[in-house]
Amino acid sequence: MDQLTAGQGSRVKKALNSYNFTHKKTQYMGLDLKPLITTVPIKLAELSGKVVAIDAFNTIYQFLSTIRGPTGELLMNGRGEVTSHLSGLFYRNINLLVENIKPVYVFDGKMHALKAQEIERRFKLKQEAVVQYNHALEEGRMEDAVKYGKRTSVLTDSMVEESKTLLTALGIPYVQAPADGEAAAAHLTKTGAAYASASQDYDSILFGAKRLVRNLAASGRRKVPGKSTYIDVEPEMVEHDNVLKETGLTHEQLVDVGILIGTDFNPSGFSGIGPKTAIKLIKENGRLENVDKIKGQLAEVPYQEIRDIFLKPEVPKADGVRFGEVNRERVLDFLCVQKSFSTDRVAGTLDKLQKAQESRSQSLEKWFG
DNA sequence: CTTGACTA
DNA sequence: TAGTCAAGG
Repeated sequence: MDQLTAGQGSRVKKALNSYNFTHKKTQYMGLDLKPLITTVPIKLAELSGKVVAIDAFNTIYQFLSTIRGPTGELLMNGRGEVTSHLSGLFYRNINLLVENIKPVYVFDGKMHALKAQEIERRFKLKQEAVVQYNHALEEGRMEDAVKYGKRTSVLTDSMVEESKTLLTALGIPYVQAPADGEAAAAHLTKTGAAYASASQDYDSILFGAKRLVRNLAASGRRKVPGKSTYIDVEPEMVEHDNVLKETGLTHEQLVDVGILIGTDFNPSGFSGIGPKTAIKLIKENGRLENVDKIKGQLAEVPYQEIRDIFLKPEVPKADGVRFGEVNRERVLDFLCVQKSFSTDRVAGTLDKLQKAQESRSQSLEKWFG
């Protein structure tokens, strides 16, 4: 698994090549478009000057599951307040700003009723993980503790508020989505307010995002937990136009393919149908209603409603986003005074950004000054 | 995840 | 300079 990352070989890769060896449809793990689409590795620098709409929940959740101590516990200050999300957001955003990338965070709004089942499933998985985590801790199996700890992450309201506070202090705008955050992020790319949407999930593509950036981060190599091997995890881009071109599908058909594979709104998908069969069936039959072999199952799925979720999503009304300056005092007060971050580290990191921004404005003055 | 100190 | 690894809070 995961040998399909770039670093050696061709710049453009087809995940499809390694699909047969790596992929099994065991349980729902998010919309699985990966085997059907081409991703292009990109450098962070290629996004310089661009606005990127970032799925906030997706990103914060990622931080909560990866930024942990040696026994799998979250990072916390002396008062027991979780700081993993703030650490991740702070350093990640500084790196983006150093690259002159303009992040806009998009926060999820109200959840669609059809998603409740999937959320419930994830909640149960977390409860199981908590049990396994405690078990592993008691028995001193630290590698297991770390593994299960990652799966216990819960994003709380206060984490959301704190994240917004930090973003504001950094001069980074955020958008409150009326419904699905992915839908709102996709919308921003359609209106031109954003160049791309950034998320680990492929949903943005079904929501019609022009571009999806995955693995939006600075680091290149990442250690495989437990083993002494490394994999390349570099940012990669999926272009909506390319997806349609290469699959030969319309956007509406792509949504149908997604529904066959399984989305958050029908997580079990259709039995016996994986990405490859799904695309074949839609190409041959045009649309869900015409696929004879799924007639029975289709009657049980609110497919028209799911289509509408993707094709006619509820999106934010005003899509103007305003970028601000870094408010050094506020960042230092919030992170260091309130959350007990090291003042030296935070100040040093802010200095690094300031240097980068100053040198950029100086190089501009050479041309225009 | 990201940094920063340390080693080869 | 690149690679490794512990620590961050």
